[in-house]
Amino acid sequence: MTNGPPMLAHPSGLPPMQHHDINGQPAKRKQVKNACTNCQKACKKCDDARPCPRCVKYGIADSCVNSVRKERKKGIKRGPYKRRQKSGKFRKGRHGRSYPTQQYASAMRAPTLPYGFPTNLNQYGQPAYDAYSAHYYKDQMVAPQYNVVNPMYPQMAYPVLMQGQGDGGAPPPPGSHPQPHAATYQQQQQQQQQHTSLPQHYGNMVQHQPQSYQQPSEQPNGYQQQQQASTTNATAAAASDERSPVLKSEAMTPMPSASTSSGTSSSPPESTVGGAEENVDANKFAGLSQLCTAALHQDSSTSQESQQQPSSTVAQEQQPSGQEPATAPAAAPTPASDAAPQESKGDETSSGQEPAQQ
DNA sequence: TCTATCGGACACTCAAAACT
DNA sequence: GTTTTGAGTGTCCGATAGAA
Repeated sequence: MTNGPPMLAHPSGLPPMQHHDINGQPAKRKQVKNACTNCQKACKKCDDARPCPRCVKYGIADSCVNSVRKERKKGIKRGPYKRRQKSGKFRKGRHGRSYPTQQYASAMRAPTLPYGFPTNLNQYGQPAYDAYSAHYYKDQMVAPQYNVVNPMYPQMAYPVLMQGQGDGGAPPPPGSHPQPHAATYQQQQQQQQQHTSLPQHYGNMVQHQPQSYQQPSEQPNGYQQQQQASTTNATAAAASDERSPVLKSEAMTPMPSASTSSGTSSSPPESTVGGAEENVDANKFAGLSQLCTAALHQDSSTSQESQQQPSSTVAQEQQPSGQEPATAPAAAPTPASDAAPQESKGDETSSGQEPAQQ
């Protein structure tokens, strides 16, 4: 591929992305509001329909559920803005990424991430899910998706796809989604109907949904079997992985160190600002890292004991509580092949930043 | 040949800051 | 109260590697 959006007509006949706008310029890439967990993990293109074509193609339509979006951080202090000229001298837009000078950007960032991270920036600890869900997904609520009974509500913790019951179980709209895998899709529909009637009340989904996945499945491929076989382990592992956002947020914010800056590609290199500051920062980081290392040693002695427990045991301990809204969704429906590597990746990040918890 | 994985570019969203 | 800006967070393109 060369330049421009390589988006061709969707193989499944979905509405293709815009190739070019009216002016003949390369059109922006179109994104779905919320990719399913499978596509998200695979970093592949998803669709608004559930199951998405990719999941249908791979026979994992059962696990095609909307992914959970993290809550946006709040309370981030920002430096004074430099009002740009009307002509747009500083910034062409998001896509041009022509931001103001790095000095200015760094100066703005400096108060944003102080070393003693203010504890009032509880971006993930605050129980703001209700307002968040009602606000953030307003678009999806206005425009309900086919086959998705509940568009993603984080507090539901478990979006469940059901055969379109409200509209008579109709398959996805032919106009927007002419299923090339019509037979497969019908099979999926039938299989979904064979599942136990999923709870109409969303509040109980966390408890009910995993059972539906443990039913003997008619999936012809081994993918689902593998998925089912590893449901318990994956659930436990993913449950621990779901906590990673919290750990990450807690771990990353106090330490705007090299690990943090390198983790975010969008952050401009602060090293270009000044060498003296960098040295001071390096010293601070070194000191912090020592402290964190010491803290980690203490924690590791205790955490290792808990880690030696079987993962299934951990899952059983965590699931009944159901207090964490974001825990369940990514846990159960995730295919095993996808779950394992992602966990490791998430663990790496979280474990690497763990010392910062102190 | 197909699929999984993954880095990174790009898109979307919204709170904070600036403006009226 | 409205608009603009900056950045957090998401999607997914495309390269690569491994498996079948």
